Amino acid sequence: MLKLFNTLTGRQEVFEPIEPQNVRMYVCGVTVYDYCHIGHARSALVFDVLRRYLEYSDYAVTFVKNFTDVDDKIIKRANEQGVSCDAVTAKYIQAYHEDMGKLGIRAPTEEPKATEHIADIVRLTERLITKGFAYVVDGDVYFEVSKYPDYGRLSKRRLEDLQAGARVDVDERKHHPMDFALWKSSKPGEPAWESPWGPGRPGWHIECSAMSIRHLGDTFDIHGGGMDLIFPHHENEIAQSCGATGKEFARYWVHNGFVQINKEKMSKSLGNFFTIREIFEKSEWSEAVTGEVLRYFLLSTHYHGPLDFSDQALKEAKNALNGFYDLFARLGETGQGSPETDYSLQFSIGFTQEMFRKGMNDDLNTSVALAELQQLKSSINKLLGQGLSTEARRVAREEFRSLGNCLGLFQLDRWQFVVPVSESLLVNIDETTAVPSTLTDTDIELLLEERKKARSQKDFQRADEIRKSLANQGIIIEDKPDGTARWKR
RNA sequence: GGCGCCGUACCCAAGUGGUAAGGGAGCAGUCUGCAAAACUGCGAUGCAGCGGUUCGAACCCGCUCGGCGCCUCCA
Repeated sequence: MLKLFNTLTGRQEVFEPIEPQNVRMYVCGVTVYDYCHIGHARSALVFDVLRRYLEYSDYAVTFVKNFTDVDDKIIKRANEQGVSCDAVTAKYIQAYHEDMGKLGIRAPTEEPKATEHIADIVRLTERLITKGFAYVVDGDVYFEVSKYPDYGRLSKRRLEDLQAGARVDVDERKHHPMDFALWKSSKPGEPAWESPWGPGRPGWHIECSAMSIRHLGDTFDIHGGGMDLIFPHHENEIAQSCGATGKEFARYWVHNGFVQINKEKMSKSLGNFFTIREIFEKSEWSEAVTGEVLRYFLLSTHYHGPLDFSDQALKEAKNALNGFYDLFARLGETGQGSPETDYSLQFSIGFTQEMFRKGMNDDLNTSVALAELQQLKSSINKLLGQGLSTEARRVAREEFRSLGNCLGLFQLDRWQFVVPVSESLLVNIDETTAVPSTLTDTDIELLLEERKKARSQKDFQRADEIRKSLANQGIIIEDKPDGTARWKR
């Protein structure tokens, strides 16, 4: 039974979807005016894992993640670059898809855009005016927070407390300083749509209400996003949606913690952020490996807490992953087993499945889930020492694929961590890092054949020469007891 | 001023009342022509500090110290 920490109630709760077999989930995506940083990656990954785990637990999942493609920052960026807003959003939506693809984040069921839901937004705004939750001033429409008694329920704030700390200039036309825009009249040159209140564009929060209701219905199961969205974004979404429909909105509110640099929040204003593509470009590892390392790193901590990003942390994740893929290489080889080891393997797998689920069920505790997979790795390494049949090895590898799939890990056929030559031509590699190998797999096999001969003739000098020259190109040889060798880049 | 989070070994990190998971790094050993991998062993008598509750506390309560977040666009 999955338990999730619900921001709305401040407690862990047993997750029960409205429809027994189908989960409806909405996650706030990004405003597309710039490249995504690791903080965005974490958020996307957390909900990707939640979705994967729900599917592993036999639910069908309808997963909606939006793009905010109309916003002040987009307009500003378009003006700076002297291009249209559409050009800006198209560019960064494509970049988003590329980045998420490299991270192995699966595409949502739907990826609605705000600009494609203007009619829904206008209708929703009209409903709020009709119901007395909103008022019109000079072509702008504002939501009146004092008309919504539960305002502050999600973020655990009272209106009075909010006022005390308000750091924004108060717009005199608003009835209350915390009232927020549903519809903004447009200035010349800004994107605009016709509306009953004149040409304008949606406010900051209404789009998510409109899109989630459109794609998931008035009431749905899970609404997610980063911690910083709790207030005001999600608070306002609740006010708008519940105000308009009179029904419950999302039932479980899930928020992920921040990625930090030296214990400080990663953010644009502090200038201490790393974009996802920057990490891939600077990485000395292949793209697939870098993606998986990033995933492993981001999942090493529980999603709710802060997570400090550093080079060292990435290396530790990489080293931890090496152990798994070294094991997988051995599991790919043939071997002899026994009824005893087969039984032990089955037992270990069963135990791991149970503990893995227990960890994941506990508010998606990926640290525990990873620890259980480490234990299984260790058990299987021991069994390998005693002998495991080819079939047992296949079963073991499949289990890692299956459990790993919940986390998006362990799906690679080969752990090729040195950048192969074809990729290195496209990537700007730091001169000081390992020289990429120009050898093809066949070249390597031939050299290994020669080395095998040399070894059998006790020509260890020649054997070591070959090992050394391969090592210089980032290729590591591991001798097996039968005289053959396995290798990895 | 209001709301909230965090402080566990060299590093990362679980554990929220029953006597400290896991990983990385390190050291020692087994195996090996060498190497790598793997395996074995070592590693916090203690969980920021001080008090309190309890048969029993890293976990509950209080205070103190230190770090951070939100209240403004932000994953």
